[in-house]
Amino acid sequence: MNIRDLLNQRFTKAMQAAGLPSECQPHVTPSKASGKKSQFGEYQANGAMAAAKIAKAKPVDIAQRIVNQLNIDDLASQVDIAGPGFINITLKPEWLAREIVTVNQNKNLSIQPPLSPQTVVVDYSSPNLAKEMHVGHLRSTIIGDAIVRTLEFQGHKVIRQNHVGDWGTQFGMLIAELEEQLQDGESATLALKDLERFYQRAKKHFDDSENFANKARDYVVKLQSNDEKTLSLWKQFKQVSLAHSQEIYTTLNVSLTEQDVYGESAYNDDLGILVDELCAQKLAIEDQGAQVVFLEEMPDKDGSPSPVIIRKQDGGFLYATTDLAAIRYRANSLNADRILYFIDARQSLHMQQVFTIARKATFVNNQVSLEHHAFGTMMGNDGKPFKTRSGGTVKLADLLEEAIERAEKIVAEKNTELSDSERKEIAQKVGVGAIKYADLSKTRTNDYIFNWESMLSFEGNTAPYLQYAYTRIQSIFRKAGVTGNELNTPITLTEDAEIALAVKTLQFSEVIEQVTKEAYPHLLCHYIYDLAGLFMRFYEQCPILKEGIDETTKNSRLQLLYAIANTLGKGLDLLGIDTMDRM
RNA sequence: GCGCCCGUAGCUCAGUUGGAUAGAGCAUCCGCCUUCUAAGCGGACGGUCAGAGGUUCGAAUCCUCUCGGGCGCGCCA
Repeated sequence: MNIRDLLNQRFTKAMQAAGLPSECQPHVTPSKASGKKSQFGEYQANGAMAAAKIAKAKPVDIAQRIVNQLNIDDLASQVDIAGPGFINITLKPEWLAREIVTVNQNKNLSIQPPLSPQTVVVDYSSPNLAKEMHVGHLRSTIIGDAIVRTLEFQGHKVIRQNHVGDWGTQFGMLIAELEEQLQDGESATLALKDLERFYQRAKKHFDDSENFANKARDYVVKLQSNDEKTLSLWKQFKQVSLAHSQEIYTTLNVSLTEQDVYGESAYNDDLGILVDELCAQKLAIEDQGAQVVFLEEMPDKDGSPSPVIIRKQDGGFLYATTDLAAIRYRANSLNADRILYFIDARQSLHMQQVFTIARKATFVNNQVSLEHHAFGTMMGNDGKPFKTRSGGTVKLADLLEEAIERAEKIVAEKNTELSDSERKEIAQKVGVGAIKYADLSKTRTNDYIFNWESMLSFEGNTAPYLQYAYTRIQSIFRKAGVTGNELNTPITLTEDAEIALAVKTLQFSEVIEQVTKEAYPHLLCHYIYDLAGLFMRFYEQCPILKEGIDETTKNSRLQLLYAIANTLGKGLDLLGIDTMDRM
C-alpha cells in the first residue's frame, strides 16, 4: 500500500469529475511535519494552483471544486483548503490502524510487487585484482549493494556483475613475480598474503631489472595467446586475490559472491569481433593507426566530434572496448531492462561515450535503460582525498579493523554486562554499520568527508542510533514475553506520537520506490532515521509495560511496535546493516 | 579553452516532478534516570541558501551572468 499513490488516484478522479483538463496533476506530497504534529495534516495536494493556471480560474475555487468531487471519507478525517490553494489531508487514525494490521500480516511489509518485474543488471564494486581493496572501492560496493538488495526486495530480478580488473599489461608483471616466488618454493597463497606488498615488489622488480621487465612483457603476450602455463599462474593469482575481496565482502556484509564475478577477461574473445563490427558499421575509422569512434553528439573543445579509441596502434584494446562488450552482453545475453553502473563520478564522460556508442551501434536498444549512478570521492578531514598519515592509500581491511576496534571500546563502556563473544559480535555490527551508514546517508553524487569522530560518536544520525532503537524495541518484546506476530487485538491510535509513527511506517513503500528509481540509498537512511526518531519520542511519551497501562492500550502499542521493528529492521537490512537484540 | 559536478547554521549534511515560517545531527548552553536500555528525550542558541539579475501567485530548487572550489577532456583503467 502506498498512501501517496492512493491519494493521487483519488484526486485524479476528483479532478476529472470537476471537469479539469486531463493534463492537470494532483501533485500529492507528504506534508512537511518535521517530526512534530503537522498543522497541515499528513498529506497535501498542490495541484490546484497549477490547474488554476491552465483552467484560467482562481486557485482557491479550483481547490474547492476538487474537494467537492473528492471521495476519501474512508481514509481521511479532514480535508482543508489553505493558503493560495493547498489541499491538506488529515488521515483517519482508524484507517491508519487497519493498515498497520495489514503490514503486520504481510511478509513484504505491504510493499506491492511490480506489475512487470524487471531484469536489472547492476555493475558495482569491481575492484582491480592486481591490488588490495582500498577505500576507493567502498562507495561503489556498499551503495551498489544497498540498491541491489532494495531492488530484490521490490521483486525485481537482479543480476550482480562484479566487473573485476583481472586483465591488462600489469598482469604480466605480476605473473612474472609470482612465477619467481613459486620457484623459491613459496605457495601462491602465502606469496600473495599481502597483495599490496606483492604488487610493490613486482613493480620494483620491473623497474630495476631489465631482464625481469622483458619476462613480464613476454608473459603479457603469452597470456593473450592462451599459453597454458601462464594461464595457470594467472588463475592462481586471480583466485587468491578474489579470496581477499570475498573476505572484505563478508566483513562488510555485502551480498556479492564469487558467482557474481564477471571480470574484464570474460570479454577477451569478443573484443576483436566488436571492433570489426564497429568498423563494418563505419562507426569506427582508422586514425593515426588506431581505430577510433568519433562522436559528433559529444563535441570536443573545438566543436569537432570527440574521439573514443577502441583499438590502439599496437592492436591492443582499451577499457572502452571492454565496457562496450560488457554492455552488449548485459543487454543481449542477460536480457537486461535496466543496466546500472556504480562508478566514480570522474568516469562520467567515459560512461556517456560508452552509452552513446552502444546505442548508435544498436548493441543496446532504446527500451533498455542505461544508468551511470556516479558518486563523489571520500575525503579526509582536510578536504583532500582520504589517505593514511603517511599519504598512502587506506586499505579497506585496515579501515574495517579500526572501526571494529573503536566500536568494541565503546560497547565495553556502554554495557558492562556483555560476555566477550557478545561484545565482539556487537562491535563488529556496530563498527561496520557505522562506516556504511556514514557513507550511505550522504547524497551519493557529492564528495563526502570521512570522519571517525562523528561516525563513531554513535550519537545522532548514525547507524548505532538506529541499531539502538531496534534493540530497545526488542527489549520491550522480551520483557512483555510476546513476539509481536501473535497479537491480533485491535489497534487504537490516539496519541500524536502514535499517529505520526503509523503514518511514517506506512510511507515505507513510497521511499523504497524512490530509492530504486533514482538509486539513492540516502533517502532510505533519512527515512529510517525519521522513523527511529519518532519511535524514541513515542518511547518517552507512551509507556507500554509500565504500571497503569491497560491491556488494550498495551496490546495496541505492542502491535504498532511490531510494525516499526519490522520496518526499521528491513530498512537496515536493505542498507546491509545488521541489527541485534541487545547492545 | 571546452564539458560535468558543487557552494545551505561554527562543523557535517538534508531539503522529493518549483509550495506554506529553509530542517537535522555535531559543537555550545539549560533541563530530564527509585519507572520498558540516558548509545536516549525535551528546550535554547545558531541562516543575506556564494553574489547579481530574470521567469511567476510562489524560487535554496528553473534560466542568464559573476565569484569561488572539485573533477574530466586520443592510444592507463
